[in-house]
Amino acid sequence: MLTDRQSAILGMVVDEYVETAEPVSSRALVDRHRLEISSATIRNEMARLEREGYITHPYTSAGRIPSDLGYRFYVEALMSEAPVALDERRTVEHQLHQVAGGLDEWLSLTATILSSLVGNVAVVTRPRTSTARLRHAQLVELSRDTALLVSVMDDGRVRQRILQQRQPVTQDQLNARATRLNGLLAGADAANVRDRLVGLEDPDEVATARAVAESIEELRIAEETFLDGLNMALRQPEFSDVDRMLEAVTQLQAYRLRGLLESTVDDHMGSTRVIIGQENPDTGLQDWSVVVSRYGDTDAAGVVAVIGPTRMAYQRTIPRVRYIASLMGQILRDVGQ
Amino acid sequence: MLTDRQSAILGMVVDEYVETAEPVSSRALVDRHRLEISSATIRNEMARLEREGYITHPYTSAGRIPSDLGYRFYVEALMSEAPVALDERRTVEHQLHQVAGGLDEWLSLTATILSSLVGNVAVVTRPRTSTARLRHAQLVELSRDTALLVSVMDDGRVRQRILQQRQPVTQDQLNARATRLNGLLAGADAANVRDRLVGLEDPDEVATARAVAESIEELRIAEETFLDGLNMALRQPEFSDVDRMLEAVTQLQAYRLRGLLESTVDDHMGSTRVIIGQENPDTGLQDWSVVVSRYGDTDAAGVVAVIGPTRMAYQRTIPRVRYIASLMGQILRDVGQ
DNA sequence: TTTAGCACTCTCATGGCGAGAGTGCTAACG
DNA sequence: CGTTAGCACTCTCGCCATGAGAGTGCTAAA
Repeated sequence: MLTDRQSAILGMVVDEYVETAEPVSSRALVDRHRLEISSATIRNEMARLEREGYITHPYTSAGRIPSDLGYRFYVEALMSEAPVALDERRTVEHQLHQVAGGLDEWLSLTATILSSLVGNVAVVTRPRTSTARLRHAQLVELSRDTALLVSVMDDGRVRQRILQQRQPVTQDQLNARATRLNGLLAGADAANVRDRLVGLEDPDEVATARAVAESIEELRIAEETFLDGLNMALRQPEFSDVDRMLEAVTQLQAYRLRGLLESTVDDHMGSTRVIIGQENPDTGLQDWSVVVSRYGDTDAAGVVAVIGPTRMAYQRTIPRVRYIASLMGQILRDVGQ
Repeated sequence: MLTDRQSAILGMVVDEYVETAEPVSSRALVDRHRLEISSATIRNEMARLEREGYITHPYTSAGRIPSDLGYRFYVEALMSEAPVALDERRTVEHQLHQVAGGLDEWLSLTATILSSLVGNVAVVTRPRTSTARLRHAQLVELSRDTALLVSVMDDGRVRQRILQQRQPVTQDQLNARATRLNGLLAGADAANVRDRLVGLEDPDEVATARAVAESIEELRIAEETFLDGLNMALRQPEFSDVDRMLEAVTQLQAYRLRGLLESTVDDHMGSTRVIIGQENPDTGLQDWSVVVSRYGDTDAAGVVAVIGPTRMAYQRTIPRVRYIASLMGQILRDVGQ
């Protein structure tokens, strides 16, 4: 258990290190905060904090830097969140509301805004229902023997697919087939769509129905992410060395928020989860922290996250991720279902 | 005009520099190629090549490196293309044919494959018709007073959009409206779609028609690109310095192949265009080369490109870009229209 | 025209060095 | 017993000098 003074010192170390990216010395703390106690006392406390695992130092006589545990304690118990200022909100909301394009543009813009808000990589996933159901399938003639299948889910996602036809078909025939299939498959989700396919005869019709089924399945799995701010994150001094930067680019390019949505499924809306360094099951992301929040509602939910080095301004990042998430939910509610 | 021997030397300098990324010395050329002439002679020739602007050296006594002009001459007159080996082809075609998903997955996979084939950033745009025409619009009820508009172009591209309704509508009413609009707008392109909107009365119907028009326009402008291989390109020794790497990431992240499709519109299919360094109108991309090729046919065309430092293995890159482009065209023809 | 020889230039890796920053420990102090 | 001054010790980092090495350009001779 930490004494009040130890907590206070830990807090100061984190704040200082987050700001300067330099190991924090006992002397620096006394000077910056005009402390009544001497640097020697600070050193004693620091030694204790280090024994408990909250801080380390990179070599014998450098200042201290927080460990993952130190950050965790900071986030849990010490930090006071930095509120999102009114003019910050206004700018963001202005930008977000005036987007003219479709859902994808909107999500991509959100990632850009969030990333510039916190100076790190931001990731946003498409909202999706826990089980997407087919709302409507449509067939469009492309040429004499090819058709385009468009499957629309009830959360508004769309999947297109080109189908080869054995028999030449007209648009009228395709319409009729689409009507039949809609009667059969409307409301189907990935779990039960296969069961509904029985009784079909015409091979082209079977193939089409199967393509619809696959579309539903693919959309269930697909977790499309929008990522921005790579260059922001790379400006951090932790990447002042080429190898680390290259490593970071490779890591983040490949990053797909695998399973993050699932892992947060029990979180209630509005809560924000912080995953610090080693806590991340994904090896290779263990020097990184992730701040993640769900957005949307039970019908359609997605995830918005910020990824950055463990030395992250949690104070600013956490409330901003939460704010963006709630804003997205709100806009989605206003506009959608 | 260059003598034969000067050309030969220039060729060797380019080959050597592309391979090693080190300035090429007169001595190295003699050794590596067991030349009959002495290094002093090479030096004389090199001095002449430099005076003509084909090569430079970074400081007084370093070896030579090709200038943009040198690369240009090399690409134009000296290079022999390195054919795409049979097993290379087989691997690529195997991977490309077995993709299960939709168009987007296929394009994204193509970018990945090409990038690993040439070890640089690869970019692929969606195929699009020169003037996209509306094939079909569809309206789906999302809730009592919101509808989803799905506009399908005749090149298979799709645009979705959520519409607020003033009056509550049923799916049946939406179907009827869609039928009316299709009669009115089918075949319309961005140029003439506005003219066809006259005579509509119901404000919701007008709004929908306008949304369709905007969708067409947006698709005309949108040049969605799929990019991969950033980490490949960054492994090149030219980015061994942090600032240059950061610069490169920023540059390439923002890169959108702006207007590249337009600028190649006169190229005949199968030709491959090379833009070297300063030749690129885009400032900030002037240390880069772009190898770009159209794919598809007159109905639906896109662009596939490789971006890398001017020190690029043109010999390998150019035939591989051309190969991928022709392969894409082929697959598109087989499957599509 | 080619080439050997050589002086000259510039880079780059190396090592030594000293300043500076910080710590940990000890001993004294209240 | 907690706190603090003092101090020795450690480690980093920037700086500079230095020398080897790589290459060129020039000159003069073949």
